[in-house]
Amino acid sequence: MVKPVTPDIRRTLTLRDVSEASGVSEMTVSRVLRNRGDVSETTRERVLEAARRLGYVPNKIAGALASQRVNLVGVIIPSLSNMVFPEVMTGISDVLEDTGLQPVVGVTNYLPEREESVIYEMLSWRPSGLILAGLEHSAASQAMLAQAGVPIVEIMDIDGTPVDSAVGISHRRAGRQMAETIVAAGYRRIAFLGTQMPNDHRAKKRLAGFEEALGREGLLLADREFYSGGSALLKGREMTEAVLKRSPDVDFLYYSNDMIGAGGLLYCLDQGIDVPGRVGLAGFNGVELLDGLPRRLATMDACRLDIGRLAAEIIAGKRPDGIVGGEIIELSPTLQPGDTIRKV
Amino acid sequence: MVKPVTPDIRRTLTLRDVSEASGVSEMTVSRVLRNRGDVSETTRERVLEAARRLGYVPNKIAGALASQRVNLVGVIIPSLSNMVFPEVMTGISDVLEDTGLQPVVGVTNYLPEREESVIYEMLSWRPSGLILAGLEHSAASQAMLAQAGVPIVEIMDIDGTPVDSAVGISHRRAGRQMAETIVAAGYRRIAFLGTQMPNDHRAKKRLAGFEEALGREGLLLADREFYSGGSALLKGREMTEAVLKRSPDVDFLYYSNDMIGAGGLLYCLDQGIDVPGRVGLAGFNGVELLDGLPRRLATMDACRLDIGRLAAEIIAGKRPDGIVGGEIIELSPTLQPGDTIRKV
DNA sequence: ATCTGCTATGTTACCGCTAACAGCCATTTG
DNA sequence: CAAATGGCTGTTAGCGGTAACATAGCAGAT
Repeated sequence: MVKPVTPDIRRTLTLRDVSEASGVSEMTVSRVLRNRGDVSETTRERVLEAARRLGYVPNKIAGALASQRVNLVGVIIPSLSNMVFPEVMTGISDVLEDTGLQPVVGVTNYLPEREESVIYEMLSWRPSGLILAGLEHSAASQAMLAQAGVPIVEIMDIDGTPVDSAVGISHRRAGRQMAETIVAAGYRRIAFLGTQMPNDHRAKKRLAGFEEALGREGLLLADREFYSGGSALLKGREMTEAVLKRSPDVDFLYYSNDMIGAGGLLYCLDQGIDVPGRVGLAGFNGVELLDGLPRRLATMDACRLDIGRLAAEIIAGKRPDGIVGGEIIELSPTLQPGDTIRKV
Repeated sequence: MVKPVTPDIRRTLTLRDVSEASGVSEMTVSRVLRNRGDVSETTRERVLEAARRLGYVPNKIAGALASQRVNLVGVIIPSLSNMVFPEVMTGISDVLEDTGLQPVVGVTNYLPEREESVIYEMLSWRPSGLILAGLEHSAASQAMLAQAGVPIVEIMDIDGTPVDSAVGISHRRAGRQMAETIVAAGYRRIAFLGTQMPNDHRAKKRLAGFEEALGREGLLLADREFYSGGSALLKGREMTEAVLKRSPDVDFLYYSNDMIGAGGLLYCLDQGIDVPGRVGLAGFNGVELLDGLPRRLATMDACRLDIGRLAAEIIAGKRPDGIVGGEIIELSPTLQPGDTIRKV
């Protein structure tokens, strides 16, 4: 009862083709291909054989419309070239892998209006959930998220009010903690070097926390320098040179990320500057790159893998004890002192 | 004629809701929201106002099924943490941005069976096109791609036979060219350091081309070292140390990528080894990171941005003069000699 | 022999939207 | 003034699947 394949006229195949080729109803084919419901072993094999032979690929568009179920999870991040988001993605993929859910990535380039349109686009595919970086969104974005009717997880940051769930660290606290460590190590003339990104709220919060903790010790930032665009490593060098020339008495450089910190470290070593004696250095993120540097930059791990994992677990409904939504998970970043802060 | 909104019972909204709220047919609403067909200015505004007020987000699943058009382009790459693919993505996004097409990323981790399932998954969403890295795929993957009935662009590599179109460089030739340059500069005891990845076909082709060109000069690789996993920068250091200890007479180190090359460079500088006098170094890719290093590593730009751009143009039907498919575009990587090869 | 309960398969009615076409009205045209 | 035109809006029939229910066998219980 096996109809011959006619490979000449190339319409795209449907369930009906497989159904005719295998001599059972479309419904039965559908059941076989989804492993759902009882199908006898013989028909199952006949159907699978026919599907394979024809090269049938199910149409998820139609399936999703009919079943009102979409196995996609939207992931909205500011940038891919950041080193930090690929690792978050890894955590997400790890967890989703065995749930049948699939991540779909959208990139905003730190632009709120881009974010808005990416959210709109994503929601128009009716995904099973949305993971997005940050707690700061435009009013329109907030409204869409609140209306979406699917789990929303805001990641990276927890200093604020999430729409639904949140997983991240307190960047404010991270900044404070770093400041306390630096001051405890005896540094007093401290400069900040960071990105000139009006929409990098997390870097801003770290700086705010940092200055707050300095303030408690009666200190002010001795200098500050911002950059935008270009190679982070190179910019780190340039900014470091600029700051050290402008403020020769500075004894600590706090960088908003590890890449520019690494550039600063390389610059100091090149110049024969005593690190951490003459100046101390610290970055943020705990990127793998640092392992290969001549000296280990002090940094703070942002728990990126765990953030990804936990966010995915929330979407996948894998959180323990039937926690449903509106969960806020604060992770504790660990400070890695490395070799660029004086030992007390 | 504006019906009141009932925000209490949260069904997900459909065209019908907007239609009722604005007093026109669903079809007219659809036309307004897609900017298609003639609609009077007054109804257009009334509809838009209602849609905004309700917070309506169209259901693309239904739209795609009805119109048989999907504005998604699948992009399948081996890894996100590679530095190289984010840049390809940037090129793709740049071009797709103003075409209404949207990239959807899938990651294979260099596993053919993962690739197979990602291709299947992607095709089941009936995208407008597929961009995927490399020319080597399983038989099943090849079959699916050939059947897909949409433009397929294989990127990065052109040493082989594409299913449809291809955009990339010849890695074999890139390897040859680097070997010729190195030999011309007077180096004779040359070692290769690379990743232990059975499925990184492009690195393999570079090495093959490299050895071929060495062979023509009557040379053989003096040593070789492979690694897998871990921080590439750190591994670069370790491998370099291992090779230089094992084969002290080696005078050139060719790395399969810039990250391990950068690690090697840092190691040599640490050890006070004369670069490029005592040993020369070269990597591959032209990553931005190198700009910040104390010395510029010799490398070869892989044209990643252009590859992304051209691939997207093929999918978007933007290629000049009505070229339709089956196009093979070979780009020429430029050799950047940097400061780690002796000047002749 | 009839009834029950199960397994394996088929039938029907959508899912939410859009292509294609049909209709209506106000203008313009011959 | 009837017919043609063109701008705007509505109606109908799917797109390719799946949920829910219906049905056909068939074994074992009564």
